[in-house]
Amino acid sequence: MKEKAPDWIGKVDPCDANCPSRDILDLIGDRWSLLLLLVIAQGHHRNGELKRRVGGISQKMLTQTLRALEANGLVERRDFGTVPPHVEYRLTPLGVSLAHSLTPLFEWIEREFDAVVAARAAFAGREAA
Amino acid sequence: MKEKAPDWIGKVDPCDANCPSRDILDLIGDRWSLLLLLVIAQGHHRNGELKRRVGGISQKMLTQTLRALEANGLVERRDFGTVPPHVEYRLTPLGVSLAHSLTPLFEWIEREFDAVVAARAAFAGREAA
DNA sequence: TGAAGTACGCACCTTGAGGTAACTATGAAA
DNA sequence: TTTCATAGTTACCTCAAGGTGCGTACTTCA
Repeated sequence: MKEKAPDWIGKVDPCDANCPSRDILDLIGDRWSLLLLLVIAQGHHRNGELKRRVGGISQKMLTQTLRALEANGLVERRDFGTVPPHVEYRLTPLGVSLAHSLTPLFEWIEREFDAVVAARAAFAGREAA
Repeated sequence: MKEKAPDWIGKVDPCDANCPSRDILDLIGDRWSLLLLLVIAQGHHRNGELKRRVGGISQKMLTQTLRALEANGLVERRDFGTVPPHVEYRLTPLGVSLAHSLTPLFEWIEREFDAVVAARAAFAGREAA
């Protein structure tokens, strides 16, 4: 008995440790990647801008994560070659489609945020008892 | 607001380093959490079963991740108290709703998998040149 | 004459995530 | 009688993720 037929099982199996989709999952399943995707989709494009928007990210992780997103074809980097430097990051069509697929997740967080916090408190209470 | 108001920005702001939604994002943005959610939704419920399904996970991470999911109200743990031990993990309604919100993401991975791999190869080629 | 902004690269170092192995108790099977 | 499966817990140890700080080349503002 299965509560709900999982529609998302197919040829690509992230459960297989050797399937390359694991790499994708690792990329997605990264706090900074998620946040950067979010912020870039919101229309912020420059290094400093992104750093200011994403609270707590270091310059190192910013560059590193942007490179990873670029390497996976999700973000396009445009260097204007001027001095002082001017570089812009934009979502590729692939990145846009991913951002759309993430929308339900962010919506879920907004919608169920309180429920999770409540569940967390309840659990903590149970443990303490 | 901003230029291209994305639908998923509201009171809950994961960009704020102090917003508790960061914790949720950290929980979700975890390879094992994602995979476990996936596998449990597929109808696998017991410790050993999960461990066998999710390639590469250690017993430690399995337990640890299941506890985290439980602590956040996404998974319910039922201990039958028998010996030898029999424990079952099931998605709570909250967990089911999250799994649904993740469906587009997994679908995206399946759909765009080849595109990402291609982009990755192209990028590697560009760098090597 | 500085100081600050811009987009990094690089070296150093710490911390913690996560792997491994050993141990728990018990019943069933070989 | 020994081994296995069950579902863990705990201690130990390593490796790499990621933070900090400095350097760079140039321009504009104070």
